[in-house]
Amino acid sequence: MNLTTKGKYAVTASLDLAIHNKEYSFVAISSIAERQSIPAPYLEQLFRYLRKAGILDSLRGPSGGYRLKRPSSEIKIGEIVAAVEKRMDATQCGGVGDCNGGSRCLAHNLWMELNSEVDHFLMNISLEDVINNKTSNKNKNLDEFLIASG
Amino acid sequence: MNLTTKGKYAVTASLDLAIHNKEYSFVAISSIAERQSIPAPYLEQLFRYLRKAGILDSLRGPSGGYRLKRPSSEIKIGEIVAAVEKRMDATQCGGVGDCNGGSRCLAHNLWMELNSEVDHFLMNISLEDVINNKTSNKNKNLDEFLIASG
DNA sequence: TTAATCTTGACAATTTTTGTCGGGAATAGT
DNA sequence: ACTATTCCCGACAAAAATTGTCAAGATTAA
Repeated sequence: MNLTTKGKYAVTASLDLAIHNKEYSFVAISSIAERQSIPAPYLEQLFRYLRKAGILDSLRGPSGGYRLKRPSSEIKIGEIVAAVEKRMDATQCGGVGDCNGGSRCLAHNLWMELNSEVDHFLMNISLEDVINNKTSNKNKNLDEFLIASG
Repeated sequence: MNLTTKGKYAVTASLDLAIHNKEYSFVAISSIAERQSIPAPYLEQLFRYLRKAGILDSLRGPSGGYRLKRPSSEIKIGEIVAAVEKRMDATQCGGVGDCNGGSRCLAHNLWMELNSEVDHFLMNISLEDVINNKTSNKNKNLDEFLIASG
């Protein structure tokens, strides 16, 4: 499992776009990079992935830039991370189950469950949620449940 | 956040030890390495960390080897991972909050929550649980809760 | 005494991450 | 049409982390 600055930069920059999304205008990479302390050429590279993944829209030329392709409530953090990180998968085998000489390693099910936990977390929270500082529904439910059950 | 083969090897090898723990005897690295398809000298290196962390016991000489220092029910997966991985922390700033030029980046709270999710998962499941293919209580409760609530 | 095994520190190969750079293509404004 | 701005693309490079390997030493059981 991997969550590097790549994924974090991508999410932070997307949040920046979400904040400036009300006017529905394009925002230049250079201004995002400056606000969020991200190396501009690197961010440029990351935005390519996000565009290919259907998360961002772009326009070239003066007053061009990037913007979200969908409402910020409909873009999940998990999409963004998946678009730039090679594998958030915790298993060695990619879930196939050949992690120990053709068969499953002793920890196979454990990592599959961890995958599931992280996936649910990231796929149930949108850019809008993060901006409004809301946890995902799943996690809110869990918190309430844990409180209720002592 | 990082979960590499280092952590996975450490957990798998510990599970192997847990399985052979009934006799409470020492198990040689070479036999663990062979069974679990782990390079022996590398595993040796990882076991140093686990010994320093108070998770394993060792004995040199013939019929020597390693064994768990505590019952497998009292060793959490999270301990093992923490002993060998540099940072399972998802934040850039180590939780301090200086991730964007002295103040918090837009995603700071998000990564703090993800940390919390993963930590809870890994610290609520023991070697014994994994061997018995049991999810942690927290997750079992969550599953039941989600099923009950539709 | 001997063979087995851990112990330690250093080193090396590989892979991944984190960028950088130069030139090209499109676009808006003039 | 010209120009400045900005995205677009591919390749390259530096740095860091991961994944090992090795040799020499210390301890222990038989």
